[in-house]
Amino acid sequence: MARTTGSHSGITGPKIRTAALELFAKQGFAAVSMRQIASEVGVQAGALYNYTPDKQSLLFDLMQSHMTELLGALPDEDAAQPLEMLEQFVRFHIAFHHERPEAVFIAYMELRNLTPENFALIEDLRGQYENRLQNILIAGQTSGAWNVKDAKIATFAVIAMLTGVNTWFRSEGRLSLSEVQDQYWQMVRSAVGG
Amino acid sequence: MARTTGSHSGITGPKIRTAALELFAKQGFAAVSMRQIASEVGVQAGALYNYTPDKQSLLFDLMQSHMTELLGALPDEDAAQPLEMLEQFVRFHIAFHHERPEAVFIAYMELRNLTPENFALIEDLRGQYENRLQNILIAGQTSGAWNVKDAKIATFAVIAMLTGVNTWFRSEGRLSLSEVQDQYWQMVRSAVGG
DNA sequence: ATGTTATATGAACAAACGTTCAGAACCAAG
DNA sequence: CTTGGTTCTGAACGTTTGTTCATATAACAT
Repeated sequence: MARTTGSHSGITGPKIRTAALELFAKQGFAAVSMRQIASEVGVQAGALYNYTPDKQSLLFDLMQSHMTELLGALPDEDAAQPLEMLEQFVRFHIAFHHERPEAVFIAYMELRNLTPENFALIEDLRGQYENRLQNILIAGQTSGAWNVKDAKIATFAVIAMLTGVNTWFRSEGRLSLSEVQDQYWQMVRSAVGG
Repeated sequence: MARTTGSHSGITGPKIRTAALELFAKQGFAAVSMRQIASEVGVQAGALYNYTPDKQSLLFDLMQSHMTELLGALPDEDAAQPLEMLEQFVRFHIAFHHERPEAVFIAYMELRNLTPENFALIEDLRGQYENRLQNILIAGQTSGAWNVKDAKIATFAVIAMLTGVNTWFRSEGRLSLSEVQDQYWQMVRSAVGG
């Protein structure tokens, strides 16, 4: 049943974010209209503007939330030996990204639809995340746990490799998530020469 | 000087493809208008329809050309030992993708803007490319040149890792292309246990 | 019950969209 | 100089876009 005019709800805000997340991921930011999002929520387009100042902010909020959650969920940095920290990072990255395919997709694909200011903010958050891995790689290099020529390159290589899991892995497939984690961990470990 | 009405040219077609490639890569297919492409070429929007039946075909043609060139440029399969073939693939992938950043970007990001039929065609070409790497990995596994648990996973991992180079590498930076190729080859070789 | 506040509608806006087409402008061939 | 075939312009089409706003409704506090 369509929502009647004037009804309170308190759940419209989250519903808008969910609908926007799914639609942006499936069709792309530019290809999704405000009316499409509204229709998914069961509301008229004008009502969206009680929750977001404009379409751009809706995109930015989704991306910022994702990056903030990602950084917040990251395991503690100096809890263990480099090799354990690297393994932790690999398993965490795969699992966390697997749980939110839409947000991950948007965070990678819709950067060009952000205003320059918003783009800079998101890029900063992404840089913080990459730095966490880079610091681990440097720590292991210093301690002799492994041997990488260039920590910066290794960081990019590992993150690209891990994020790629989302393009093919489905939990209904022939492999379980932990099998995938095992194999990627083995490849990463070998790649850094550990 | 703006092109005057009625002038022949024979170069408008290629110019349209170039303009579309650059604009699609920079702003995304859905965010680029036919008028924008036309203006880049120096022509009115209607003139584009002498060269493409519609916007969708323009995108598809660009993607198909890219994938076909990619497959055509791939080094011969059974020319050498597995280890040499793998190294050849790694260096080729990095170099080829580095030369066409826009086409690569579009081929990865605009799949969802293809019609189902066009999507299937492009996915088939991509599958052929991935198979070439997978066959190499299987060959090396069989010959004992290296040791990978799952050739399919390793294929995805290697391609994701290599394609990631395009997101950060710039030839004006501190590293040369061949240094990057060297380091990625070392990581790939280690990752497969070779 | 009454008044206030939050939340929705639904119509409206100008601008931009992809695409079509009649006619103008130009080139090459005879 | 004429004819025929391309290539382009410029206007038009029906739709859709993001966003605004007066108005209506429902819930909550008193």
